[in-house]
Amino acid sequence: MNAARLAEARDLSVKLFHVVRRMEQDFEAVAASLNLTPLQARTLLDLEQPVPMRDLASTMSCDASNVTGLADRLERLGLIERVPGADRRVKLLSLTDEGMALRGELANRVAARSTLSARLGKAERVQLEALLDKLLAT
Amino acid sequence: MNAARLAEARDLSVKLFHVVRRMEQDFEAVAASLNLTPLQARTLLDLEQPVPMRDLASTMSCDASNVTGLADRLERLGLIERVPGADRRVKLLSLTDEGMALRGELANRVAARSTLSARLGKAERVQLEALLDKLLAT
DNA sequence: TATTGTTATACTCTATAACTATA
DNA sequence: TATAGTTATAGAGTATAACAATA
Repeated sequence: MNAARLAEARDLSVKLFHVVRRMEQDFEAVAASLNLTPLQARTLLDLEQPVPMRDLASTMSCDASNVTGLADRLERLGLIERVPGADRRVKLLSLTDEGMALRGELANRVAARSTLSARLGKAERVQLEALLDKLLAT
Repeated sequence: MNAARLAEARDLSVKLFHVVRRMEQDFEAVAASLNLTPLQARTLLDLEQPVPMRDLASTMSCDASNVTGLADRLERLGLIERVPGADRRVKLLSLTDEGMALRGELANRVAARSTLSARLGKAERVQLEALLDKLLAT
């Protein structure tokens, strides 16, 4: 019976979307507590080392044109700098000292509020990761 | 060690977001194959029975003002009708025959392409649901 | 007074295309 | 010629506020 299969698949999908939605809201709240938008916060976490703007666009799966404005705002906040790369077309985004300090605080708050580690034990997280890997296998 | 905890939580979060992103893309592709936007497709699936516009906004967690335009487009496509409710302030969105047929086809294609049921066996889906329930518990 | 649906409007996120400077 | 970053712009999706009809 096809309707039943759909209903079951939908049920599971809806729950999955809810979980992700909740995680996004948690992350948003943590970011806001440091006066950052979610996108800015995500960028700080991605900048453990200096990264070419193009690469950042690709790890965030967005168009390169979006990175310009994002970098502008973070630069204006004094959190990052554009530093020239070996190839002079390339600019690397690099955390300032202030940016690094903020990144550390952000990481602490994210870890402290993580729904995943708060609600699931180690064994369950391993189980979840196995399922996700299976879903992501090409 | 805090950095390690963060790294692990982030790793799992990133995978979870990737899975959801892939599911969204799959759904988007199915919707597009029937000339629907993802939002329109989702609405059709939500309209198994006639639903007040206000209720639809709440199940889609969006503002009520957005439902007007959504309903306009689906009505122009001949897929739904606005029917008056007992309370004459209320309008119910109700599938037309054409809308019902399209909803059926949509459901088939969603079920056929579901990453969740294609890649996970019954036991694994049960396992996943248990984990999601735990993450969603209030 | 409060609520439903509507309208006008604005803000965010994202993508496309044309431009510049390098390669 | 191809690529990195920039700029201008346009399209979704979503939210707020004011309004008419109804409760």
